[in-house]
Amino acid sequence: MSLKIYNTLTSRLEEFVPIDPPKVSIYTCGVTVYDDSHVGHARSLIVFDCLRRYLEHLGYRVLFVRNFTDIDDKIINRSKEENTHFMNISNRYIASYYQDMEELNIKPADVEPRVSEHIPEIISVIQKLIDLDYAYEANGDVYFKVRKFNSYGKLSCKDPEELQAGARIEPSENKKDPLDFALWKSAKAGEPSFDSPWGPGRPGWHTECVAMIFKHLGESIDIHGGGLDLTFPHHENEIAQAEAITNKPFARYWVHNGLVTVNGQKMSKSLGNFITIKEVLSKYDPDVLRLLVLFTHYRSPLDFSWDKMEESKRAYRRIKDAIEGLSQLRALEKTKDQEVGLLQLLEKTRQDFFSALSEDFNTPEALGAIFNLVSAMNKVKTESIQRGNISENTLKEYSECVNFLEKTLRGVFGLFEKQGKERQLSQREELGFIELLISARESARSSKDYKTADLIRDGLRSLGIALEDTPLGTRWQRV
RNA sequence: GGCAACGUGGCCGAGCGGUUAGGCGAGGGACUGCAAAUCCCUUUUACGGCGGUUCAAAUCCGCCCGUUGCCUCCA
Repeated sequence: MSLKIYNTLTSRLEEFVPIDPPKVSIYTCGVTVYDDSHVGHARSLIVFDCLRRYLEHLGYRVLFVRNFTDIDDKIINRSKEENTHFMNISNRYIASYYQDMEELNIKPADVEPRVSEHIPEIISVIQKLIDLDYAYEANGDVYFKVRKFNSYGKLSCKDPEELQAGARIEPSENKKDPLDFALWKSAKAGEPSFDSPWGPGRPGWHTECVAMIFKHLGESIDIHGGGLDLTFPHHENEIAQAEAITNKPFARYWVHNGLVTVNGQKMSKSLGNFITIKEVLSKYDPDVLRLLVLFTHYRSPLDFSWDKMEESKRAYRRIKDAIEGLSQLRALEKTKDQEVGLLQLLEKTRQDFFSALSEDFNTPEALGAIFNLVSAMNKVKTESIQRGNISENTLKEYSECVNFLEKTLRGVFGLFEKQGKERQLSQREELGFIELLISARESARSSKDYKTADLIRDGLRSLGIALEDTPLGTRWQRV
């Protein structure tokens, strides 16, 4: 199946055709590691994780690179505050980031380069730009000549003339032109620095990605992604540097995810309205956040709220219930009746699901198809349980639906992957106690001692274990 | 100020020329000892405003109003 994807560079939907199929190279801008990551980062990570999984599902061989910015002003400030080496700060938050990634079930990138480990490559890019007269050195700084690159602004639809007019750039004495941006920043006294032909300093923000892409993926890549807020100036500046050197398109498809907002305003450190991934995961299953992200088209803004997490949690349970219904149905008496036609709907669901994804990775529409199937499955489930039996054919069809859900949602959306692990992690004793309490309650119920029964149910509920009495016995699950 | 998006039913959120999106919530019913979960029914002209194009517009065009993002570090 073909994929159409919105390309920021052309401002339109385009057929996805990689440079060298079946290989697909993807680079996304990672985080600056000076603090814990927040929900905005999580969205970007989840979106590109799913896009990558989808491309792999389509049969592409994806090479995925995501960087760490482990040296910059904010990291330096933080290290000053704590009076420690900047690497201690970046290492700490890289560890924190990996912990979040693991919990969120984000597939690791194939290469996860760090700026501090790519200084020679970065210097080489800068040197090339100087040699080509696209950059100049001034008092230990190096700047890129924006006006010399004549397609500057093509990604973000900006006109250099208008940029200058509205720019709020502080007067920077070393720049020949206020539009120019720093490729290398000379170190101030006491700042960590790296040696360079222009003296001690550190890379500007934009060169790292160019140097890393050149090194790990080549001069032209298929997809370059990141948050919408990176379009300008970051990605625009990457294009300027890379294409000034190679004279080739830097990336074929520029893919940007919409931002996460809180009460309509962008979630950001500076506004202080951010919610860390850790905070969310302390309250919710990581899958619930994943589902919330997928419930909004990746290019639209996503307004985060705890109410939405609750909604997402309920929706998530609905799918889970349909999947887990299989084991309940298996326990029923089998008959030889005719089938119910779930297979037809399954086929339609499969088609709708993938055709939604092929149209600009429309995950909300794809989920719509999933929920249509889920409803039909629950209907079959309810009727069968109430009737007390199920035909072998129906069971087989239901089982195929579960198969599809598990395989697709796991493979493409990365959902339901942690279930097994979670079970392993649970203590045996804990499970034993729960089962024991359930049988004690069963015994109370059969002697109509509902007071005791409810005491046990309410007690477990307050410990996060919900009980459900079904005609097939009592089920429990964590809430 | 410049540039770019966006405004859909109680809320969220797809659709982007004609045919049920979907989720959450609310009300009623079935099931239950009571619940929970699930199912059934209801939530009867949803598409910011005003014009225009068309046999037909939420969907295309124009203007207006409102919200947001970028122009400074930011996923």
